[in-house]
Amino acid sequence: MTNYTVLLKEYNLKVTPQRVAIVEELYMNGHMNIDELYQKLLAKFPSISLATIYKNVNAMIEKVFLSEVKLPNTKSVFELVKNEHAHLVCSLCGNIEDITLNVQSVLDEVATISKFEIDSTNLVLSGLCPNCKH
Amino acid sequence: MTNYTVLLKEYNLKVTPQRVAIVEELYMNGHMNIDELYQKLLAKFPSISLATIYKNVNAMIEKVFLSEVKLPNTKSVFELVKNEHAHLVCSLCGNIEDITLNVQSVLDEVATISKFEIDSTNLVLSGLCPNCKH
DNA sequence: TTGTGTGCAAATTGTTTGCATCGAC
DNA sequence: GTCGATGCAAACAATTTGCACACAA
Repeated sequence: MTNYTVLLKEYNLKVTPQRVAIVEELYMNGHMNIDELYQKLLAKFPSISLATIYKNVNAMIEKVFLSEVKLPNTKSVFELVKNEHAHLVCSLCGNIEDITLNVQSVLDEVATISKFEIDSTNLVLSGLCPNCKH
Repeated sequence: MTNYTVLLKEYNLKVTPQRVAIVEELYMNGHMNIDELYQKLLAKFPSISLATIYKNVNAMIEKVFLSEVKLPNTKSVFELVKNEHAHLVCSLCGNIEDITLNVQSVLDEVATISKFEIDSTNLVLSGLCPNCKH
């Protein structure tokens, strides 16, 4: 039984080859949009349907196993849920990197200025990645 | 000549009543999604087309006069471009508040950990607004 | 007068749904 | 054997385009 199989079971999702492949791809690539996922899975399952991708992605989001990352100027990507982190996006090549940041000072600042009770932080930083700086 | 007219001219956008109304609505309401804008403009221009809303919003984004704010779990909203700020979103009532935060410490942290050169920050904080806390 | 904006309809793109069949458990 | 997943086609939703006419400059 592979790791991916175990993961799916833990989240109460039935284990199908298509689902295993989705998890595998996301695990390998970190972030993928719907089309990228579809293209990758097509290679393994020539008759897979886009609808299957959508249904599974939505099911996994429902179980809080995947999350959607909405990015400026481009399509959303999906990733396996892990500890909270920010995203660095290269505005040139589109490369996305996860980064764990301490945002406590910012949250403290919010608390002093506003009466909102924050429970989730969504931070996307755009710029140039090391490669594209040149 | 109204303020909105001057604003449009400054951004090299021809002044039409529809455009003035879009700017006026966004100025009044702060953030609106496409449907809200459409509904509001329909009241003033009974034969306005959704296509006109889209074309104008896109033209204004092109001129960096409007910006799109992508939110978790809901449709994007649009706002007039102003100084950089974060968004507080109430996950219950959907209310959106602008807040100017000092994120320099976070950017410094990024600089020490990563080689990305950040030029734009996109921060959406979700939680309960003062009203919905009760 | 010239060129751009508007409104309509159609086209395109993105996502969801219904249903018969298949496969996980 | 049962129930949920898959794949297909159709439906639905969101956005864009083409074009004739109207209007801003």
